[in-house]
Amino acid sequence: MGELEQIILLALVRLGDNAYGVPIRQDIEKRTKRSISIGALYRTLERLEDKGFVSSRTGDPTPERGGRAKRFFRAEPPGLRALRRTREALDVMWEGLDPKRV
Amino acid sequence: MGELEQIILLALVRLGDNAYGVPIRQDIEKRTKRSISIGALYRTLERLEDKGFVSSRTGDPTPERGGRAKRFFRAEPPGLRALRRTREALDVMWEGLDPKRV
DNA sequence: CATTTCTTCTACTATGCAGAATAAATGCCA
DNA sequence: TGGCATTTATTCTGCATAGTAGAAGAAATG
Repeated sequence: MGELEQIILLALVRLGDNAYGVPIRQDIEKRTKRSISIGALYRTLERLEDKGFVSSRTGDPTPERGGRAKRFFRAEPPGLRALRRTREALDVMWEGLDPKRV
Repeated sequence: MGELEQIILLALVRLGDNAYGVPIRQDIEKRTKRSISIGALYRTLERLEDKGFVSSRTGDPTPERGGRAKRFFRAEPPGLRALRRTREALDVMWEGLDPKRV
């Protein structure tokens, strides 16, 4: 699983029921201090969905100017499993390394 | 930085002066329990070198059958920095998540 | 010159990235 | 009150970077 895929999946876990485009992007930018384009975000969500790692549903329009219907995303069990596996692979590679050498 | 790039860079740190193709591959397969093809390994090392993240030197042939000269690799400071940055980005995304939800 | 160890090559798929274009809603006002 | 500007949000398109596999090739010894 790619790095951005992991990061986005983790944002979904954190955001829970409020995970749609804008807040996902904000959460990532705020935490990692790196900007992520809109295209990269949706493209990646799309791929995650193709793989069955996330699901999405269209919400109701909200009564505010420009309140177009949102598309909410949710991390699914296979996605969470893949996330843990990837994390573990990196962890065992870091494990026991001399901090002075990294 | 890609996941495999990270994993390979970490293997280089661990192996120190004995980091060439075969042991790099073994170290990764042993620790992560996942197989990695020879092509994927060298291709990635090549890209890491293009980016200045690793350097390589050709060793002397060893006096054993098939002892063709090895190509030794070493992680360079820019590579180590990139490694730490990537790790941090993932760490802040994991930070504070409810373990039950992951 | 057969065998062994190790690296390079080639072709393809998957992931990341950017920003313009599009869609769907509300607010304003002639 | 009909239409258009504005706002929020998503989709589309094209290219760049990273990952994968395994056959082929190179360089050594027995």
